[in-house]
Amino acid sequence: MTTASPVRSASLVRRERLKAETRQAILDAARELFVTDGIEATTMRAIASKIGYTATAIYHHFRDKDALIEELCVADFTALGHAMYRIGRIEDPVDRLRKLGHAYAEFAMANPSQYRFMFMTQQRHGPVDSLGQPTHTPDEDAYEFLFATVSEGLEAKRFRPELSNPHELSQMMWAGTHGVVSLWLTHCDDPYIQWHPPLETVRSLIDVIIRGSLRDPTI
Amino acid sequence: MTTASPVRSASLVRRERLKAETRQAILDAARELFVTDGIEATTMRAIASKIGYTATAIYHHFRDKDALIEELCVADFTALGHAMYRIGRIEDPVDRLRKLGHAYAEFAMANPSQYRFMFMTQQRHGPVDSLGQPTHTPDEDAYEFLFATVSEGLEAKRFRPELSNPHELSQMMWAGTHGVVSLWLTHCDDPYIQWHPPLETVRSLIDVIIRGSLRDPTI
DNA sequence: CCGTTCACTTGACAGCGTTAGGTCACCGAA
DNA sequence: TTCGGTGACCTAACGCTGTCAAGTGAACGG
Repeated sequence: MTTASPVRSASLVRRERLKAETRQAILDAARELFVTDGIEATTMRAIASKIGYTATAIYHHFRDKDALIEELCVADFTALGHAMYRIGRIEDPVDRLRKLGHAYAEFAMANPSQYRFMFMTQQRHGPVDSLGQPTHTPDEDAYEFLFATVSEGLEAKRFRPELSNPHELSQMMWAGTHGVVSLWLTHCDDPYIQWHPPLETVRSLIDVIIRGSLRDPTI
Repeated sequence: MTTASPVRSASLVRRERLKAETRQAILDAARELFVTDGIEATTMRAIASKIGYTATAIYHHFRDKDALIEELCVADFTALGHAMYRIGRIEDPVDRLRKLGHAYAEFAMANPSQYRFMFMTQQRHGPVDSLGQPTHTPDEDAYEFLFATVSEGLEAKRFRPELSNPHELSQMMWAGTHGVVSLWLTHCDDPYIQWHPPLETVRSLIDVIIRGSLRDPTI
């Protein structure tokens, strides 16, 4: 058993830096291929060869393909969280709700491939922290954000009395926005349907949902 | 070149019947496995062995796995179409719209696996008819149904003046319902979120959307 | 009775994610 | 300077997938 040296030698630091660089190169290559070809169609061999490695090399940096995907997702969840956070400043909870929806939809349209994986595919193994404990993840933070805003509106008695359940109301808001973008993302190539621009539809739908939920819909 | 006999012999008829039975057995086995294990996780070998055949036998009845899936989907689209048709009787277009949403959501919750494939995954090759022509399919019929009902409401000036685009309005309605069920179908196992019963959420959301869209929301 | 048809099987292929074991450059210490 | 150890990476392979080419054998019509 070797004793861990408190001062890490310069060469060891360099080695770690190199390893981190390779790891990042894998992430970059994977992200690019996921976006262009889709996650399912992207193979470990393709990711590796894109940066001059063999597929097996990836397994020195990530447990498996899912872990690689998840790492990219966590980064995107964080980005979504930041977008939400920027909105947190708006005073009026109903106004904030509206902007929350717009930001969410814009994020989805700007990162379609990641959005697909984050919200349109089942998470096989719930995210866990370093100890293997199921943990509150950034995506829950985004939901928590929505939930808090809805609750604030409820406390201020802004919504109709029959809409008293904050979870139901949150899920209605989420579903509306998610419905528009997810429907468009999966069916935008269908020739049968004449698609209205999704971001416009989201705006209209959010306005309609809010108007239909408010106790005093004077807008 | 053999001339097609106008009268088909009894034995030939029997042969065709047997082939049709095998074909149906494949469809039944596939449907059951798709529902229990999911479409991706179901292998051709598993489907075949369930009915005592080899995987390659399936290829005498279906071009490939996608064709097999699509056949099942067409049946479900037809079922959805029938559910929609039953509603076509309701006089008031707004009331019909509401019931349309309920029926759609109930269909999704009753056939989650099929719903996933029909509306939550990209159709690689648009459906074609027997001549290989891209064709109006039952799913478009369902959308057409929604679109017609929305248009009827528009003509009767039931909706707010700024909501004048029938496609946008249709897609808002569809998105709301789809959003609730698809979100639930992909995330119902997530421990983070306290789910409100989806069919209840759909009812509330449809009420809210309709109220928020109507010119005269006296309900 | 004999040739044809055809539903089905055998055996294989390429490609997938993943693993066991080997190689070899680099490191710290003797 | 040499030596043992570490670890990043590779080679070869496994079992799995969807799919295909070729073969088998029962049932058929003439």
